Amino acid sequence: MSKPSATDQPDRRMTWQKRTIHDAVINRHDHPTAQELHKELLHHGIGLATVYRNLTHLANEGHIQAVNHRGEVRYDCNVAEHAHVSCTVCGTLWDIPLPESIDLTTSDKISSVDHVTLTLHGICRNCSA
Amino acid sequence: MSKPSATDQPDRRMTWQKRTIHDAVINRHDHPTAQELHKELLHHGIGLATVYRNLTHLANEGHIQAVNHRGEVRYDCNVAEHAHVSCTVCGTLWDIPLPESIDLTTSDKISSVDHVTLTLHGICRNCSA
DNA sequence: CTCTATGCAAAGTTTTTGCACTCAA
DNA sequence: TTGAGTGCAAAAACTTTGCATAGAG
Repeated sequence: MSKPSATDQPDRRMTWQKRTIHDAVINRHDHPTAQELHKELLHHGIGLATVYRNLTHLANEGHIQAVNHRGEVRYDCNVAEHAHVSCTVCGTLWDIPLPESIDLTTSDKISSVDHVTLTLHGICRNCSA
Repeated sequence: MSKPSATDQPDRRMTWQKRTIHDAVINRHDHPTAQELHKELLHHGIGLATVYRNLTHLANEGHIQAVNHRGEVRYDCNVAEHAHVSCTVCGTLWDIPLPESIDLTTSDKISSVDHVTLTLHGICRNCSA
């Protein structure tokens, strides 16, 4: 965890809720939504708003990554740059390495590419069987 | 269930609302949301539900493309496969050709890639000035 | 002791649905 | 004529916000 500095860092206090939510995301390798995480953590008595607030913080601080998939925000414990594979039938999402073959100089609209989001869509082996 | 017609086509009747909504998307080269289109067409007296229903139909029929951007569904008159460039500051979205350098055999999760979604994120020339 | 984080519930947003009426074919 | 399409409003699904209180530092 990053240490708040005296200068311009927000004062963030560690709570068991925060740690629990963080661990829940880190320990899952599917890509849960806020709602799904809240359901998973219900027996801990953590409120829905708390789940949302902490996921937002964790994503802002770079500890997890927010991924937009099929119109819902999913959280990914993998913060390295990577691509996704998605099954158009069951909707499952997997991480894959980002192909370095992508030409990042494709556009004159932006001066430099900060990051890319790439998803390959197809039918997974499970659904095509 | 849908009634089987002689042409195998769903029974779709042309209305001025449908044509107006279709034209509105085709004539715009930004990527409007359903809400934005509804606002634009307000003076025509077209209901919000009608806008949503027709955009869904148009997308299903392949006349337009639904694009998920920043958690909202945007509609794109460009139905050819292409990529996007997005400004992380102002949020503007542009179409760019899909680089054919992408390796589509990257994953063992799916047997074949149906289509890809690729967005390059950066700061546009306008915002960086 | 301070002040951020939390829980709860209310409010906000976006999209979908139910229903009676309209109008394209 | 007739049923798909429409408008409206209510509902649904998801997320944010306000506020009093708890508790980390």
